[in-house]
Amino acid sequence: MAQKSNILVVDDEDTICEVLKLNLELAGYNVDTANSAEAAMKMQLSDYDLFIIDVMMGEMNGFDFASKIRSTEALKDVPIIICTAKDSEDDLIDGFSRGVDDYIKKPFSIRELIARIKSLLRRTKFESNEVFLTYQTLMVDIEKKSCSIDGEEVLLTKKEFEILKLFLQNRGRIFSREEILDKVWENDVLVIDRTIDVNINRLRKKLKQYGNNIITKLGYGYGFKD
Amino acid sequence: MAQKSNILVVDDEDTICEVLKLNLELAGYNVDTANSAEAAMKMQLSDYDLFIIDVMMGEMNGFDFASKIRSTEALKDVPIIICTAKDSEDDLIDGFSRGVDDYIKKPFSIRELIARIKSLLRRTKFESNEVFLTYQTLMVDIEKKSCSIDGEEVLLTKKEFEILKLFLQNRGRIFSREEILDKVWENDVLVIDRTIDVNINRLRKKLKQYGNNIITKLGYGYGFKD
DNA sequence: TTAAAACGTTACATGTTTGTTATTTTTAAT
DNA sequence: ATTAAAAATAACAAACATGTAACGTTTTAA
Repeated sequence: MAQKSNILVVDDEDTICEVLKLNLELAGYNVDTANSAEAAMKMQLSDYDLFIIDVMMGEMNGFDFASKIRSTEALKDVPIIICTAKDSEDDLIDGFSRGVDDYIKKPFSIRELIARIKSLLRRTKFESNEVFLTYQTLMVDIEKKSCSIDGEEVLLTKKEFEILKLFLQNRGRIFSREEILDKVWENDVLVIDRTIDVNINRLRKKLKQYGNNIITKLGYGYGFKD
Repeated sequence: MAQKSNILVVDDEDTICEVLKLNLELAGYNVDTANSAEAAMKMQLSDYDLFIIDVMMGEMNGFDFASKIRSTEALKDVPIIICTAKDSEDDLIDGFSRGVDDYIKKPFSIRELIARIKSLLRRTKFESNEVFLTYQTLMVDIEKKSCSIDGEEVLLTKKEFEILKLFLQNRGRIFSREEILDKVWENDVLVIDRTIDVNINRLRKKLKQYGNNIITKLGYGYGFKD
């Protein structure tokens, strides 16, 4: 049963709240609003799948509120988008270092906001807490960082392991090279596309009989055959 | 979650059922229970968002019941948590290979169980119906970037796939060549109108029986017949 | 400090996709 | 039915994406 995602908008301007509520509901989300961090704190925050928070508000600013969310065990993985009129780089870095997932400047386009929301909600989907990923006799132990085929260990490098993990956690799904970079490489590392191809091929060789379960979708990227 | 998720607990021990029902309802879920797989089969299974199933029960064991759920089209994406006293690795592998999503050993902590439930519900919740576009036996899987007819894969090139996606997402609507260019081709690429005709025709051929669902509106463009 | 492993990059071969042109067929209006 | 415009199709050429081997650089471990 596919349910709508719930979003909480925290902004002291009623207009912004209303505009966001209207538009995001049109985009298929359930939206609640709060006029201050203090008001939001009184709500059942675990009801929400994503927070959109204004930086400048009354007593508690948006970053402080974001920190509060991040330090709550049950909420620590819920994506947060900070929106602000400020655009100094300091703010941005500060926001990210406190665990904010995205950052959008006022005035912003609703389209862009929705795109970012989609992306963040999708990203949380990738995180799975399964310790063992298996496909036939191929086994991956996330905790041990080890992989085996027919019970025999297959030594994978970190990159190879992370790619395989990503693929097995989302079997069948095709990842673009950009997506693979996002998930497997460190955020800011800049490597060229060929790098992924080469790593994919190294992985394929090591996976022996399962090598060609890694499929190439021309023009799109790579994935693991269901 | 604004809307409560429905959970079905299937366990032959009444005590376990009651404890789980009590605790999970406290955690904000609607919980029903059944004392056997057979009893559960008589219930309206599509009402549930998640199943918690004991391995050892009367005639039909938990894994068999899980398999039944997985092989039902309407239920195949509903998360299943198997709980058991057994902990041999064989059981575990067996469970995963049959599509069980998570596995928890008795005695288990309610906190841990709730954490796993949350994670599983979050994961499936965003698998929005947009991922699959269908028309009769024609299926398009946006994530897999794949298309099938009568269950058999039809290999489409990127352009063909994107055109089909556009059409199925807007069934009945006629797109001018310019619109198709805007949506399917990169922003600034300059190609002539005939190019679209050619790609439309390549797509038509590959879509076999559905080929002439792609209609030509003379003087306007193309679309997908409702 | 050295050696090995991991990782990134380059260059080229190969196969696929895509665009264009030219020609035939279909359509709609007279 | 005739005709002109629009679209379908086939064939070819150009562009593009990918696989792979070889080499260079960085990191890790001894």
